[in-house]
Amino acid sequence: MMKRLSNMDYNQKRKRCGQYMEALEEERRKIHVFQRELPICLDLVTQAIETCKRELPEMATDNLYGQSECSEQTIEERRPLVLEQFLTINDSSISNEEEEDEEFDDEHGTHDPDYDYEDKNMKSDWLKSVQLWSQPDLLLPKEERLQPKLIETVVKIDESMRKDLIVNGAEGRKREAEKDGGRKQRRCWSSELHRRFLNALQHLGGPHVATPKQIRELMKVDGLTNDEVKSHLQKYRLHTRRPSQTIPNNGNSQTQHFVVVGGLWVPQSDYSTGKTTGGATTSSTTTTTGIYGAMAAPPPPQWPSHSNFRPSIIVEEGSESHSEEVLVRCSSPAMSSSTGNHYVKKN
DNA sequence: AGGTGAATAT
DNA sequence: GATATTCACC
Repeated sequence: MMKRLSNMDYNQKRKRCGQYMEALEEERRKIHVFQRELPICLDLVTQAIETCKRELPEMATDNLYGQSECSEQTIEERRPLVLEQFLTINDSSISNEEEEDEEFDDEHGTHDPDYDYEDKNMKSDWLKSVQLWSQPDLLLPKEERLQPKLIETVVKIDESMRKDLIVNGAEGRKREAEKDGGRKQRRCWSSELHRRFLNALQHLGGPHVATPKQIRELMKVDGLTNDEVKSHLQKYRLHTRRPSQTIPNNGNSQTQHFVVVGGLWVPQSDYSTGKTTGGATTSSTTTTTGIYGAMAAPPPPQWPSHSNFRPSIIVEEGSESHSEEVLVRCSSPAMSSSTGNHYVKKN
């Protein structure tokens, strides 16, 4: 009897540990994205996982007497130790990234572990540039990410990242502005920034329903102002609606069935290419898009080459429409009205 | 707060 | 010269 009990107990513990490990690995996947910036962090989590794995089997013998313990402690101790450090530095951009990515990833629903992993891996691309908007002269030598091995280095990075954030963040801009005679310095919409913008747009139901404020909040970019978002949105809308019927529309001039994805125009190929398996997961976000769902404008023939608005904004090649996989939201004549080629001067 | 046109920087 | 971004106003 007792044996049975302890067995169950053990099994439970084991199970728990297993779950914990899963969580850890999940964590690792997330962090993997930051492998450049947080090499040590990644390393430590990895170590923790390994330790855990190592100890898990041992438990079989240990546990009978020692009970619990498992490697939880080990890990618990480690993680905070490491993560906390990073958490503090990630005050704005990084931590937000994670949050956001989580959110969005969840929505994609398609959870092919492998794909997921790769996807995240790709993201490390943009992460190479922690600064969301580039200010070349102020960029710090990011070259100090040569796989440091001592905690000291972590601190070093910590500092440089801080600077980065400050410099690129609101403060930096402010200073710049003053120096510049008052006029704000142009915000450079890096592809990453724009990606966030698009993501926010998706979540809000498209460029015509999303408001600058909402977008800004969703983007969670520190230092970004409503005005900036507003103007970007405006530009986006303008580009987006180009009625230049250069639409590969299969001659369905009457029933303009645009492929409107989350209010974002997306090449048919993209949306039909499936992989959107769980694509229709955007569910919740559907907000009231119903009516406006179709508002998304006709496909922008092509964004100016040097603009973020190119349909190919996605720097991460191969990731396909990774930021665009969304629900296909109908299409209807409604758009013609909301998309009116030219707004009539109201006044 | 959002939309728009003018002004201005790149 | 064209465009993107910011400003100023409704």
